[in-house]
Amino acid sequence: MFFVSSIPLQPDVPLGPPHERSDAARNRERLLCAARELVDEFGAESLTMDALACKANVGKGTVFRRFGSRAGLMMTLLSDSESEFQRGFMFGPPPLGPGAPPAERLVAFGEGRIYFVLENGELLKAAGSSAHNRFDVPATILAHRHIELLLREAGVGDPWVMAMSLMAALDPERIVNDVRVHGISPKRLTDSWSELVTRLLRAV
Amino acid sequence: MFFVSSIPLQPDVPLGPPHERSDAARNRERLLCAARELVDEFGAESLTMDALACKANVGKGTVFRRFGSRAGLMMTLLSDSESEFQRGFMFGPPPLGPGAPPAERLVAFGEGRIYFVLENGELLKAAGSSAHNRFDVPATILAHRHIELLLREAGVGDPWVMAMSLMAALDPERIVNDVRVHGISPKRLTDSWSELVTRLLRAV
DNA sequence: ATACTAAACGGACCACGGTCCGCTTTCTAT
DNA sequence: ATAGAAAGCGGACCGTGGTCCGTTTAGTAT
Repeated sequence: MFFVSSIPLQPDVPLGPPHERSDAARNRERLLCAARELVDEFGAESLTMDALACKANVGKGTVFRRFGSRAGLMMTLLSDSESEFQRGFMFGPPPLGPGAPPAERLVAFGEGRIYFVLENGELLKAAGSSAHNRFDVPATILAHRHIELLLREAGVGDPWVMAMSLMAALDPERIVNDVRVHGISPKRLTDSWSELVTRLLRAV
Repeated sequence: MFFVSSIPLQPDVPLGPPHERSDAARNRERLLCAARELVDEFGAESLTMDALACKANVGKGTVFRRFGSRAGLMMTLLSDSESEFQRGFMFGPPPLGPGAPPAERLVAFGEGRIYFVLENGELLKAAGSSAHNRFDVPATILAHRHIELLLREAGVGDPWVMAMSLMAALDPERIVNDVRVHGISPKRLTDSWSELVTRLLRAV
């Protein structure tokens, strides 16, 4: 369903499956282009698949053939910035990347994630509201695994479940809701995350 | 939108607004009855508003007039057990109710909530997936305030935001997903919650 | 009883995500 | 160049949540 690997190996232009037909490539390009325009102009929330198909001069079926679902489209739209963020915490410099102690890396991860969400909130929300399962999605799984690893390194019992709990605190919908509806400042969010993680991991 | 107060003052039967017309009352009864049957038989997920209207011999408009939305209907269906749970943590015996130290109350709250979610998962999920904002809903707000209070009592900085983070860890969709998709046992969930809260609140 | 009013009703209607399937286009093998 | 196969295409179609508005009905005032 997702033709673009989460972490592109080399290419600067997203590639489809090997030997993608030329018309398919052309249409994907048109669709992505139209989608970006629509998102820029009206926001991700109000993008409808019909409108997109229409704007791209393409049949509706084609849109779904390309992206599988509205959520899939949004993920594709996100994949560039998401990959960048992923590179940051996997290969980048400490404290976000490897080299710092787990607690510091976790704090940095949360802060990075919160700002990432605040920048891409609409897309993330739209990407996470499909018929099903905003959880079992490549980017989310990767982030979860990252946190799980750090927690294990820090000696937390049941890192898998704990990672889920921490991920929940970074849920895009929640963060956006806190900021937009309740007027919570980003700083309060990152500070609170920092306190949470620090208290959770501090030695007895 | 929600005619049934979260914590009924006296009546054993849900009441509408004062001076509700008799036909309205009759229809609500019919609808609730039909809804419970449909949920029992086919599960909350597959309940459609058309089917409900049809089964209750009522126009579709009436369903929406009564409950506002599908989510509203689900909340009404939940309100009894939800009220019971609420009474538990507000007025019940410790450690869930008042009288125990905050950390213990929080642990108890989470455990209670997790089991509550596991019993009413489908309804809760359905209640939380509306057009908007599964957050700003009476029951959720109340739970948040409860956690916030306990956190403040325990001396946590920014209890409001921290309460949000902890609430997130108890999100029905996430819990149900962990259990149903990943086969996590309830015990692992409650243990992890307990560890989270204990570590978070333990003295330095 | 009658007339009046506001609430409630019902179902046609809409928007949107998603599916289906007969037709068209591209690629490949010859 | 040509033919056959497979991938792609498009838009009619469907299910579902939610809205609208002309009609009906319960309560009330006389």
